[in-house]
Amino acid sequence: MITERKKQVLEAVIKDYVKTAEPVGSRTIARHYMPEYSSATIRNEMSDLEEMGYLTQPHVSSGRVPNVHAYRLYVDHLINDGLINPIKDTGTEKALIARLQQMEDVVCTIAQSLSDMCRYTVAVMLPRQKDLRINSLQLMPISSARALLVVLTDAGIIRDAVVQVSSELTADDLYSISRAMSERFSGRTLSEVQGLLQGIAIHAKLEPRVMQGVGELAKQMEKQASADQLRVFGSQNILFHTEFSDVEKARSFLSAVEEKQNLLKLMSRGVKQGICAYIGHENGIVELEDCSVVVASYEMGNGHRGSVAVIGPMRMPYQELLTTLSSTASILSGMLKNSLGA
Amino acid sequence: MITERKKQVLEAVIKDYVKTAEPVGSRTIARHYMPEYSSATIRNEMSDLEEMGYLTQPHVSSGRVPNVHAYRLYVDHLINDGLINPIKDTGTEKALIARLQQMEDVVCTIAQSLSDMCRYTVAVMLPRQKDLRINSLQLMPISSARALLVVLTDAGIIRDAVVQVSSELTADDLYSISRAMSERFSGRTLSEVQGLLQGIAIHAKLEPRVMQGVGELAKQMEKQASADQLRVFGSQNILFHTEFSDVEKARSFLSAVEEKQNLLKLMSRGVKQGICAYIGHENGIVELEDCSVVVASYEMGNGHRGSVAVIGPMRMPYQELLTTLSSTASILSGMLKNSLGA
DNA sequence: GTTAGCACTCTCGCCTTTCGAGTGCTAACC
DNA sequence: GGTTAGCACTCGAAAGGCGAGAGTGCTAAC
Repeated sequence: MITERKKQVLEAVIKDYVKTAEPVGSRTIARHYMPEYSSATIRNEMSDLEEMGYLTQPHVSSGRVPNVHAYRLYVDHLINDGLINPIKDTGTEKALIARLQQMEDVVCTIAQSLSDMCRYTVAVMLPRQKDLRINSLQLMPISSARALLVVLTDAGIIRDAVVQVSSELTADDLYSISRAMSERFSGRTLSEVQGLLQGIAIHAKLEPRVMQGVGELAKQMEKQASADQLRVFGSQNILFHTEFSDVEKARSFLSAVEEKQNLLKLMSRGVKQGICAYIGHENGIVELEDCSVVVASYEMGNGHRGSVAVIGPMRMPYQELLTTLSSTASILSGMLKNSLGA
Repeated sequence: MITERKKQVLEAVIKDYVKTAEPVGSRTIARHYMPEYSSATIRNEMSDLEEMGYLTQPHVSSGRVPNVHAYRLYVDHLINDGLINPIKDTGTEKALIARLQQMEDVVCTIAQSLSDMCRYTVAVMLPRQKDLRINSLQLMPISSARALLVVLTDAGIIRDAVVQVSSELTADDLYSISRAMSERFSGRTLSEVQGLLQGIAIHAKLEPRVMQGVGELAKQMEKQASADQLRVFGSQNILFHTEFSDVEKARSFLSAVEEKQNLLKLMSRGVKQGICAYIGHENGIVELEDCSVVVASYEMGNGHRGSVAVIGPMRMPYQELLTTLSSTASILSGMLKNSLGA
């Protein structure tokens, strides 16, 4: 069994190691964290903790370093014992909202400032695009034979693409086509569009090339659904942390983060829970086996969900991080609910 | 005076140093580049070149390393003596054009692939937004009291923003407002919009809040003009080069590149010439004094110009780089002229 | 003008030594 | 029985010493 005092020692080791990135000795703990005991006592406890698999010694006569299991225990303790109290929104919302009107802008801006703030890499997953419902469509003329097709979806996401149209169509024609299409597609999800197009073919009055354009855009959006769904910010921040002072490691981290598929998979898993942490190899990404990923999910007004993740070395200040991240997620949810959508 | 043979030696030193990143000795030159002479001869030449300020010795008994002046001479020689022949467009254009319809997409995609290809950091400067001319405007309803304002400019750049509108306006109202506005603003530059809005105030029939929205958007675009005008790709590539194996240096590079103002200034200077190189301290950015920036300019159909830059250590293969970059710029110009704008 | 030869310099890698932080163990203490 | 002081021991990091090798400058000969 792990006694209360062992837990204290373990927590002290974690805190000190997070701060210094150096193996922690028994004397340091006794002096700075638990002056009521002598170093010898701590030494015995640490020896036990090592045997129990929570601490490791880089070499026989050095201090100890916390383990995946140690972090796991610590983080579980933080999450389960209610030690994470998201700070109430402090009014940042109002300052930002004036200038950010599209959902992606909001999310990306928040992510960027989060990464600046905590000096880690931040990834955000946007809601899955093919589940989005179309609100309306509009065509606007660009040149004689081309038009811009703008699709407005419920989650406040706007997408556009240039489509070829017959050169005989006037702006007014395009407008009435837009109205007709809006009516027909409104409320449908993007994945339904393809099917609808088939059924619609008979209504050939609706410019076929435009139809094709809509189909293209829908396809493209679906395709993007995986690629574009993840945005990464502050990946350079990794260079601030000593575990990456070897350029080779930094490079491997960066390439792992750039290859978004893996991260995406991980973050989709986390989207249902409120907040969770994948420590070390738990994240399942080989290149990131020495890193941790902390994921929190946010919600938009109409049931769509996304998630925000902080990625950094295993040695992270989990307490602050969990607090900050869960605050961020709840602020984000708030902003998206209030300002966009229905 | 610098003799022809001295130039040959200098060029050999540069080429070898670019390849190996190690100081180059006289024997290497004699063996690999100029077997018609002995190492002693080369030694004498190198000694002269050092005295003339083209080479430096890291320490007394090591090979020599080329200087800012050496690179300068070399690059001038490449540029002036017509050694840069942009490769004719090889058909990449067609493959890309189908999927890239907006000017920014085109430029950014090219920049990204350029940075992947040459493993350096690439920056692109987009045309100055406030000089862009408005082509047309369109409002589309989002919710009861909000509309999306889309502005189409000549250079194929599309911008949008959400604006507040009176809740009484129907979609048809918005459409006719759009037409009226398009008529009025078409052909004007963004910086003229502010002034026009004043004069227009009397025509109060045009929803005042929309007008305000237009003004806001114009303002915002001007504001973005500097921030958003520069895009950076592949900044992580810097980690591939030995001169940045010290993390501290890599970090300083990355922060210098992220702070876009300086780069923007530098690239604006280069926009008038076809292609030019700023070697070492010539680029005027303190953090990049050990780096070179090679800038080429591209052109869009209607007189707007932007530029592309490759940023890397001073030790770069200038010949290939200049060729690649100038090809890229000309391909880019071609694509933009053919596919967009007038 | 070019080259061969030689003495000289300086870095780099390798080894050894020293220093110190930290441990484990034992014996004494409360 | 838990806690503590003391001591011998281990091992890595930093410092110093040494030899090898690459490269130079200079001189004298071709």
